Amino acid sequence: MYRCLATSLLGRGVPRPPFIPTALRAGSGGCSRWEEEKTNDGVKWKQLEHKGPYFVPLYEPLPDDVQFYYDGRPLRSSSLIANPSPPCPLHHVPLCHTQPSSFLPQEMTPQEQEIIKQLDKCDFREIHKYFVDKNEARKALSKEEKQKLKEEADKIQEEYGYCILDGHREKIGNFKTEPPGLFRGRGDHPKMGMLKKRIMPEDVIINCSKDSKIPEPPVGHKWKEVRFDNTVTWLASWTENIQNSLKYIMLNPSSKLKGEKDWQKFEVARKLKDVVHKIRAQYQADWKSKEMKKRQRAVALYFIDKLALRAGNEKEEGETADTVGCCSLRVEHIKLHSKLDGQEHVVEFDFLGKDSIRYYNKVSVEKPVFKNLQLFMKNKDPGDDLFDRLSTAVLNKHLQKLMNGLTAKVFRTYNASITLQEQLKALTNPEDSVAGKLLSYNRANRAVAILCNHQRSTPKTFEKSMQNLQTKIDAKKEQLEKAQQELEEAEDEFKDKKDAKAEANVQKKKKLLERLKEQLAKLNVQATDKEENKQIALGTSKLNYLDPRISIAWCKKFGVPIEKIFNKTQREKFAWAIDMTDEDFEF
DNA sequence: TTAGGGACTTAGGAAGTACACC
DNA sequence: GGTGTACTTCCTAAGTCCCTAA
Repeated sequence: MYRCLATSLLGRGVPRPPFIPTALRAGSGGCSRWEEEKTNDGVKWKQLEHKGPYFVPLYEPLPDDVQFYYDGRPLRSSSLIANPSPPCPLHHVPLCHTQPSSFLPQEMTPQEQEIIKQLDKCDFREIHKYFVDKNEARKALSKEEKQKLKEEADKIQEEYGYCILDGHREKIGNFKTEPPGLFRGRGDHPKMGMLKKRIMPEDVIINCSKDSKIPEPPVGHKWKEVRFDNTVTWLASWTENIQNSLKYIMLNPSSKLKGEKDWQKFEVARKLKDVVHKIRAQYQADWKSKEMKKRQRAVALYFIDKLALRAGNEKEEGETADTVGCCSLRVEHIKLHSKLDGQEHVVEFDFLGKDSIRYYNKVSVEKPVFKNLQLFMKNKDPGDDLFDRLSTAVLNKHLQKLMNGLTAKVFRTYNASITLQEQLKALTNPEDSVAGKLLSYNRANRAVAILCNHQRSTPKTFEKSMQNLQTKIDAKKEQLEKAQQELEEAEDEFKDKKDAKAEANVQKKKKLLERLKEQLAKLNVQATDKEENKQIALGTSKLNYLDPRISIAWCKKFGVPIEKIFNKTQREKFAWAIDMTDEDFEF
């Protein structure tokens, strides 16, 4: 039996993407047809071959004169020095497949645990200095030495960084195992400082094709398991010891497999465009439902839609930092103001979201939403769940009924992309220079980043570089004034002499003045862009939420080179969109 | 219905590199 | 060529969401 895979994925009438791997195609002509693959998401592959993960070296012997002190006394602790004695002879050979178990970091012995009890009595300064110096020495290497290191890294990339998937050579995203070290985590993480252990071949599961060359484990070691599962996309996996969760080696975003999934994601979001008005009408009606559960669902969905909040799954307490999303909001995370700053029914949000990034926002909401929130908060403690009758599973089950493939996450993708499209329409002036158009693009991008709360810390050098830019602007203004004066003088001279030489001089001065004006405008644009962008990260939305076809169509329509908005990596990731998009594309 | 596991996407910071300017 | 800055890549944590079993 044959069928069109893309059609089955997205329903009838949806165009097939241009990047379905040719190996999946069977038959010829017309709508490509290929053998039926029983899979939920269409990612089943036929042949997968790779080299296995590259094991990352990190621990190394410290010189004997680098000392650790406890309570003021030198202590040669094997665990803290992490130094197998005598120094591991294999330190200087490539470690990809040669790591001996003696290279494992040692942990404190029971005797050491008896001595070392308080962190504030530990003095790591010598060890710290040793690594700082080493880092400096690495930076100070000659050009040739650096080139040699790069060549070595390229060689490893070439050997381990690719796999063969369905006959295509594809780049792997993360082909290295994660090195051991101290776990930091983000925000106030309860597991901060725990030892993240070295990954050994015995921890690693290899996934490849039965008939492919199975990767060789390092000498003297064996893999935990070799399996042949063609319904998943990972090439290798292991379980990490901090959260006891799985880690994967997967393909690079430029691969066909990831590109196809990306395309599917945006097609689902585009489908939402057709039904979103209906969904909004329904959740507005549900604000007045007799069932508390429905009301909570309707208000939560309103927040997800209007404010682009994340779904907010439940998390295991004590395992991760205390962060929340929409469904896991607690009473303490919102304040209600009947009136605030001239607005009615204002909800003040203040909570830590993903990566412990603060979400702070004051939003005027519809009266029924406000009343419902009052109701949900009644007789509850600050630490109680705001939506106590709701979970992400309940919400997503409901959304699935409204539209096939719809989940809370889709609203973020949809609202981000539609915002970009609308903002580009509103802000772009066809008469602008490319620099001016790019400012409009960045502003549209910024509107999305603000909506999605994509923040970054202000760059350390921000104030200084802003000052430098201002100095440049001032200098340019001075030049401009001078040029203006010179032009006036040239014009006076021309009035007197009326000769060709004087006329040519006027033209020359005019040109100079124009050029300086342009340069000043460019600098001003740069300064505005910089200031507005200080604490906002544009990359995340560009990479994950904005349908690249919107940006590509905009570039084509307004004559802006695609390279100005997508760098090389982004162009590789969005190759599928660059191929298929013309200037008329509408999200 | 819920908990836990599994597979995948999304996220910001650090490190590395390129480039402009002097 | 040196230096400061911006851009790019790497890294891996932290989410989402689906599935299965009890």
